[in-house]
Amino acid sequence: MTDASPLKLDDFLCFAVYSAGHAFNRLYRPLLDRLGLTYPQYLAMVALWEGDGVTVGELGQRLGLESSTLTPLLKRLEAMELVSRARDPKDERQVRLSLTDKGRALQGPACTVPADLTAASGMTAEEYLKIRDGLETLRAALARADG
Amino acid sequence: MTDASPLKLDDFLCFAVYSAGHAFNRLYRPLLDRLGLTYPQYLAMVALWEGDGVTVGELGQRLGLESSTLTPLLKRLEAMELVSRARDPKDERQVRLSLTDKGRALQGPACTVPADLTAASGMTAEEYLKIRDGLETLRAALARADG
DNA sequence: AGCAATTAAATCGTGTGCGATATAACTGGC
DNA sequence: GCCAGTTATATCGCACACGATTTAATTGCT
Repeated sequence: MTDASPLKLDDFLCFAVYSAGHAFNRLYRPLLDRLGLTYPQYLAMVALWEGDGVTVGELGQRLGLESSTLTPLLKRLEAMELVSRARDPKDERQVRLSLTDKGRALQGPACTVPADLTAASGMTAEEYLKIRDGLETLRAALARADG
Repeated sequence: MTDASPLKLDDFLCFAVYSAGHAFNRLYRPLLDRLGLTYPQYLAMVALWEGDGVTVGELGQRLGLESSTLTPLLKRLEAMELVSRARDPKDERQVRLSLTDKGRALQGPACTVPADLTAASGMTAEEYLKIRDGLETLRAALARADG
């Protein structure tokens, strides 16, 4: 053995996840630039297109983000007039999120993005699903270990 | 169909990668706190334990990071006296990175971290490898689409 | 040799991310 | 009804992460 290092970067599953995340980010960026969104903003919009009227906490749970990350992000979406934020009258601690007309209108142009991207990657639907399900298993295992 | 949204967050491979990355981060944090390193700093150290004397650019290529990210990170590692940075006399544009004795000494305590983590996740080596290889395929496909 | 083009790091501005803390609103026990 | 404890966001400080730009060094063309 010429290499004495017991830690090899390429053996790390965490590094594979980390690198794939960067690769997605780089590929998404030019497509999202046209929508005027960043990658996390895009994911937040996707979650809201699935169903708005949720609280900041519920959206955070969905996306796996803290209020310290979401609050500034949502304020930017509000400044862009895509989302509106309002205290819930039933419980003034909570802030409920709704899509504006402009926010809803963005869903059309945004629809083609994931298909464009998977097409560009040249991966088959089968490969795609296998990796996605593997990652979901992984995420669940890590979350269990954390809990 | 009761759901009209054509974009479902859970269908997104990119979201699965994004979430798994967060999950790793959360699980690594308490283990790395003991070493005084952040997660990206840890990956940089792993790369340097594999072989130091490389330039900032070479390390960036290995990790998939730009100099604008690496330079401040490396300055922090230098401030912790784990790494030293020196202009290459053969080409003064380049900065070569070497581990200090303290940096090399950290490899011992760091060794157990990945094993601790995979053990905690409760995943088998087989599952682990399957996901890692799938991700590497994915990363390569995305990089090809980007290039 | 001399100057334009290229290359390697560093710097700057913006936008995540998180832990710790603060603030404001609700809930329970009495 | 009041006060202690809890809960939901927001704020703050720090550390990535990148694109655009800058600075300094090298290369290449003539």
